[in-house]
Formats: sequence, structure tokens, C-alpha cells
Amino acid sequence: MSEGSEVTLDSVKERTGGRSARVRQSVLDAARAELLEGGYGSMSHASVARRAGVDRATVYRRWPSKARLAMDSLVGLADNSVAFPDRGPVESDLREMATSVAKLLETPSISHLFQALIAAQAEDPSLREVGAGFWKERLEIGAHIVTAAVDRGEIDPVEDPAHVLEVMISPLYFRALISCQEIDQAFIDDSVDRAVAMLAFPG
Amino acid sequence: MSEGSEVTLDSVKERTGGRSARVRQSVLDAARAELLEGGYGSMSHASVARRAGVDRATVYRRWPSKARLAMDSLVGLADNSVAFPDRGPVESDLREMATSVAKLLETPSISHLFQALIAAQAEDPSLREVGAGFWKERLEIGAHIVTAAVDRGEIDPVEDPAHVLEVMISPLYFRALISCQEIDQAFIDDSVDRAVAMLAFPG
DNA sequence: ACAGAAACGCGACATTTGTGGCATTAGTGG
DNA sequence: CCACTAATGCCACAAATGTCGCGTTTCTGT
Repeated sequence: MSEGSEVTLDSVKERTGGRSARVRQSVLDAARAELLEGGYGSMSHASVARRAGVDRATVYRRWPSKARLAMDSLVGLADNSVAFPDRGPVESDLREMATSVAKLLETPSISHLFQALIAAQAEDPSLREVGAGFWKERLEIGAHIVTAAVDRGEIDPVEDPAHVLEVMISPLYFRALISCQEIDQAFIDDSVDRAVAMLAFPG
Repeated sequence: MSEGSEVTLDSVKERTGGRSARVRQSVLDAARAELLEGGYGSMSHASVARRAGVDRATVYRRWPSKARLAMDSLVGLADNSVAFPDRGPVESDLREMATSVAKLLETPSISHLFQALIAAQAEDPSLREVGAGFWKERLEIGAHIVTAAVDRGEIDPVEDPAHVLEVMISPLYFRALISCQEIDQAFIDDSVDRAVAMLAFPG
């Protein structure tokens, strides 16, 4: 009766602390650095392992595919480069955010990160839901600009705040990552104006 | 005086017809087929060469990088799967186009093509202008829907017709290729409505 | 039809990428 | 502190990727 045999069945056998955690972190950091520098194409298990100071086989064992490695290194990356102001009038808050996004997208290294995210999703369809969660969360945070304005009583309640943000930034990402067109100030302003219009006429 | 020595200086030495043209075409076709089936990640010089029935070295000599090969195979690809109607009311024309784009984007093989285009631009920055031309032309064609409506006298002249189309389809591409969110009918309708609003209130 | 040259096929080779076995190290639970 | 074992490092090896030289084919201009 005092047998503990079945207890070992659900005992945790996977190691999460100590060296394993250290290795995992350095590999993830190294992968992110590789993506920042050369983009998805130039990143490899070998280059990441070298930079992280671990063996090549270790990286292969933990992340069998390059796509998963890239995704793991990017998800959870708290990017504080984007401004999420919620004090001024909504319009200026939105304008400030759109501007910071545009500026971020024209930074080659940052652009590499987003392209890596896309490439990873393209190579491994099972990663699409991970990426979906990443963007969902990101838009929710951005939607705070709108909800804050509602709370201040500045504007009427909005049905889907995240959708407003999505519409505002979509053209920016489209031009930066897909159609490779220049993003000038007029384009940013237009995006902001359209978002503001959505708040004024929620039809 | 009758010397033709300097004529040979600017004589065309590159061969464009016969076998060379045949090889080029079969390789490009093979590359496109590879991209359709497995996407950018699974395409390789070897797989393309095998499918095209040419030697591996031949592909390497003509297209030193995978990115250029992919881009070459995609540019000039006249896609007749997208509807460009210009008869009905603008709103229905736009709705029809947005719907066909959305349907196209949820087709995995087609999605592979766009992702390959993005990946190629990401790997080789010099290809960004090529891709830019591809999209510029594509949007110009789509803008025909708007200009036709103007010509019919249905709506007032629009400053930048292509921009209207760009704003309409950006969220579709954003969800399909970047944020990996589902594109439902309401989302399509909203995109169309916003485009129509841009025509009504060109502010 | 003919000569010159560009493009191709073929094969050898170096490098990179990916996998498995095995001894050693170092967390984990007792 | 000790036994157990997951995780790592190291090595060997197979497969894929990329490059080069050379003989042959075939395009192009005369």
C-alpha cells in the first residue's frame, strides 16, 4: 500500500532548471541575434549553436526545424519600441503609434524579424496558430489606445477596438513587408485618418 | 575602312534563342510548380533541375541564388484568378474583387506563391524593387475598377485609385500572410465598405 | 555550310546540413 | 550526500548543397 510505483508515472522527468534553462535561453538569444543581423535565410542551426556556445546537436535535438527555432525565439519578445500612448486625444495617440510602427518597419534588422516570423509560418503550418496568438495579443495591446479614449469619455464605445488598429496598421505592414513600397508621411496620415473615421462613424 | 573589328565589340554574345530559351522556360516552369506544391522552403536548385530535366549546375549558373530563381519564376505571372469586373456599380465590383482575393489567399498553393515572393525579397534586398514593380502593376490593374466607374460618371474623379484598392486589400493580405487570422465574410464586407467610403468622402 | 563561342551535361570535390550512438556532465529527488 | 537519469558534448557518418573544370552540344554570324 505504501508503494510509490504509480507515483513515478506522473512524476516530472523533464528538466527545466539549471543548465537546461541556461542553454535554452542562450540558444534563443543567439537565434534572435542571428535573425536580427542576417534574417531568416542566413540563420542556421550551426550559426546559432556557435553563437550560443553550445553543440550543434543540442540545438537540433531541442528544435528539430529551423522554423520552430525562429518562432520560439521571437514569440514572447516584448517589443517596447512601439509607442502605446493613451493620454492625448485619440487621434494623436494613434498618429504616434502609426509613426513608431512605420519607423520600426523601415529598420532593416526589425524588418528581418517580421519576415522571419512570416517565413516560419510559411514553412511550418502548425506554427500559424502560434503566430496568430502573437498578433492577437499585439493588437489587443494596441487597442488599449482606443479603449482608453472610451474610458475617458472622449469617444463613444467601439465594438471592436482591435479591428480599428488592425485596419490602421495593415497598409503599413503591407507596404513594408509585401509590396515593398515607400511609406511616406502622407500615407501614415491617411491611415490614421481612416482609423479616426472608423471611431467617428462606427457603421 | 571595311574593317568590322570594332563591330564585334558590341556584338551580342549572349544567346537568347534555341536551347537556351527552352532550358530557361522549363526551369522557370519547374520552379513555379515547386513553389506551388511545397512553398519556398521545399524548393531547391536540385529539385527544380530534376523536374525541369536539366543539370543541377545549369540552374546554379543561371540563378546563383534561390531567391532570384523564385522571383524570376513568379514575376510576369499573369494571374487570371482574380476578378477585375468593371460593369456593375463600383461597390459590387469591389466586393467581387475582394471576395476573389480572399478566396485566392485561402488556397494553400497560391498562398505559397505569395509567401515565396516575400521570402525572396527578404533574402535578397535587391529583389525588393522587382517585387515593388510587380505589386505596383497589380494595383494599377485593380484600380481600373475605380477609374471605370469614374468614366461611367458613377462617381467623382478619384485622386489615387490604386490607393483605394491598396487600402481595401491590405487587411486581407495582412491576415492571410502575416497575422494568420481567419478572413470571414464580415471582414471582407468591412474592407469593401471602407473602400467605398473613400470614394464617397475623398477627404 | 562553316568556324567560333556560348551554354550545357557530366563528374569530381569541398562545404553545409542533418542524424545517431556513446561517454560524460550535472540537475533532481530522496 | 548519494543514486538516478535527463541533457549535453563529442564523434562519426549520410545526405544535401554549392563550386569548378572539361569535353560536348548547339546557337549565331558570316
